Amino acid sequence: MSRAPKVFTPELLTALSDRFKALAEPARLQLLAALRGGERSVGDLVDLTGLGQANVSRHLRQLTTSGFIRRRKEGTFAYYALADAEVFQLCDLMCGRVDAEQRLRRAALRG
Amino acid sequence: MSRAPKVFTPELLTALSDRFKALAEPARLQLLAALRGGERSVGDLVDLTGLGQANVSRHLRQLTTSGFIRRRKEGTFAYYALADAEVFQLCDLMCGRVDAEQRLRRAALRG
DNA sequence: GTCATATATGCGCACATAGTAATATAGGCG
DNA sequence: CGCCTATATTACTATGTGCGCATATATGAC
Repeated sequence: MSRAPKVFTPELLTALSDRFKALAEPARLQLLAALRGGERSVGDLVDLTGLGQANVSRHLRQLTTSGFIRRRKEGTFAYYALADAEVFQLCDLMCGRVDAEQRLRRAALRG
Repeated sequence: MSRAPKVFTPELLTALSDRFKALAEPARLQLLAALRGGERSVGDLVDLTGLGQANVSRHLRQLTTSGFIRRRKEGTFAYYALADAEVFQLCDLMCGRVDAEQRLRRAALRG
């Protein structure tokens, strides 16, 4: 049961590429990895990632509008958490590709 | 059996983001969709997608170095084909996310 | 109210990249 | 060899975006 449609309309293509674009930055992947440990405040994520506060806030906003994470406000704090665990299926598939290519490259060096 | 490592080194983060970046353009997704029908020459892909020839050539090169497609040279022609079908698992997951968000949006409009 | 803290946003800069047109490269054919 | 075709590459422009700095906003403590 594939979820991919038969035709790719321009709207779907841009929607898809926007989603992939959200995962196409090391800083945002770093934030998602940090959120694997559970809900975190912006300050927590600044400490965990070493990124600037403004940067973290902007990346979190983009990940939120892309639907990958959710925001919960409590006092002056904003707590972010993964919207679902599905994002790691995407990262797992990509990690598998990276691993495969690294194995190929090592094999080519040996051979 | 998750393929994701426990730690995300900076090198892995950039490798991952580069892969996602390769899928983060409508033109490249369009090319991948066109290759679902099987091996295609550059000229075929120009006709199928309506993109410029120089553009198609560059996007194909990027998809090749990212490992998503493979190149076969025959005379003056260059034939490109999907390196594997795994890329559509990625697109399926993303399409599922897009669908889910669209359903949520429609539900919000109704409610 | 003032002050401090937590987060978000506006601005400017640097850099990456998609697009096009023109040109280069390469192979096949006469 | 010249000529044509298919593809790749270069030069250039325009647009997008990541980053840091400063500032704005919001909430709580006093």
